[in-house]
Amino acid sequence: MAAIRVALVNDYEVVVRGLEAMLRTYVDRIQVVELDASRDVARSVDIAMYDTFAGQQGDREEIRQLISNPRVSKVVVYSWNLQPDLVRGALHNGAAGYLSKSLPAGELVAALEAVHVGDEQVVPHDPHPGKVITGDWPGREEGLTPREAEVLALITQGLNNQEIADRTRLSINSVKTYIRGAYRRIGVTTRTNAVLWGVEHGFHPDRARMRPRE
Amino acid sequence: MAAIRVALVNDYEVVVRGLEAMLRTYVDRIQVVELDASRDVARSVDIAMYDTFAGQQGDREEIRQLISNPRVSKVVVYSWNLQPDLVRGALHNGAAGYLSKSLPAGELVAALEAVHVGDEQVVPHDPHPGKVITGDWPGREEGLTPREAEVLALITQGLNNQEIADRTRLSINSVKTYIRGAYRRIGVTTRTNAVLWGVEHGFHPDRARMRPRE
DNA sequence: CCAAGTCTCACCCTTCGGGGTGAGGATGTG
DNA sequence: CACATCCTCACCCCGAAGGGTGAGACTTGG
Repeated sequence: MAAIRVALVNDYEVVVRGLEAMLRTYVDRIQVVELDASRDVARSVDIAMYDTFAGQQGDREEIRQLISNPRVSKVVVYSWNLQPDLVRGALHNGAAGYLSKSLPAGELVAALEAVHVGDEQVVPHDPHPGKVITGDWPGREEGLTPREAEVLALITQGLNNQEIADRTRLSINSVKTYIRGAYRRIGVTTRTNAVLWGVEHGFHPDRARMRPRE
Repeated sequence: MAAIRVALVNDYEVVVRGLEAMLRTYVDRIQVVELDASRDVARSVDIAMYDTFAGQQGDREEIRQLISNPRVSKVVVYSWNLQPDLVRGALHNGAAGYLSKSLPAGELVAALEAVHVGDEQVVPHDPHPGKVITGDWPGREEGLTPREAEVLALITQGLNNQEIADRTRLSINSVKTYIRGAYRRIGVTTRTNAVLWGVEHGFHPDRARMRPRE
């Protein structure tokens, strides 16, 4: 059987590197062909792994968009956050599975294969139940609210305020409000320094991405 | 003999990591007590290693300032660029030595010790003569001029235009001119994306710096 | 010598970012 | 319930960033 082609959408360097390392020994079964945080999936893939950012509302819409993408066969959510209502919501919106980031490599590969061949929705049980609820998203320790962390992450990806507003479906005024709050908490006053803070705290997506092998 | 205390001033992550690794096996003879790109030397050191940025004019002044710093006993230049006039200029301005970045660890340590104990100016011969002239500074391949690369590096360190002007002793208008040029060449239109470009191309100094051991 | 490129600076203009304030609604905790 | 904390948005203001143009001085290579 040919290897399953997987894209990782919307994630941070920490995760990207981890996934890359985890799947390196399974290249014959899984190929991560695209890693990109800022753009859509460009080449056709069997499964798109979507990283929901701290379970924001905007995710629902993004998941739907991914599913309607003709280049994507199936979409799974790949997240730390396993709260039941989030899982239900994602599956209800058409996700083919909901995979925990705490899954070891073997189980992750198995789950992806199950998603690929089967019609059932795949939700492996959490190997560390109740363990990863805290430390949910980068910046939690600094007291960033989920929204603040989200806009910070988007800033670290190089978006301007209007683009952030579009992406999050917020008004630009709200975006500014969150940015102000985030700056106060992380102790910066300029966007430049916010970006640097983000880079140093794992918000930086892998832009120098893996070159896909055809 | 107590270990020589060394500070590395004004350098990029690539170099910082390299130096750290190189000197790790010589901790009993050399201690790198401070690594910082943006600030002055804070604690007293025996030798400050100064990285001249592509041999800019501003360097002369900065070297003089370092030498006049009461917390710094001696200053050496640590650079890829070994052009004779630059070496002469640095030594003339009071540098106690001019060390090539292509020096292997052993010779580097020896050179630093020679600087520390002796009165002579130490200029080890280049182990790779004529080899490292190109690839001089990050961004050379992209066609950035030295000045453009310099302001980009300062942007990547979080400075605003006025601070860059102060640091480089340029007018703020010139700074803006170089920034425009740099943006054009690297293909960005915002400071945020310039910072991200810089981070991905080795301009990012080690801000999470080594904690000095007393 | 001329052309190209760089370095330096000034002036103008527009947009964007950053900060302050106020305010309503939702949610959750003592 | 009262209080705190978010989330959301609007309005105003100012300074910084970004972009265009022009121009003189200097260096270097053909």
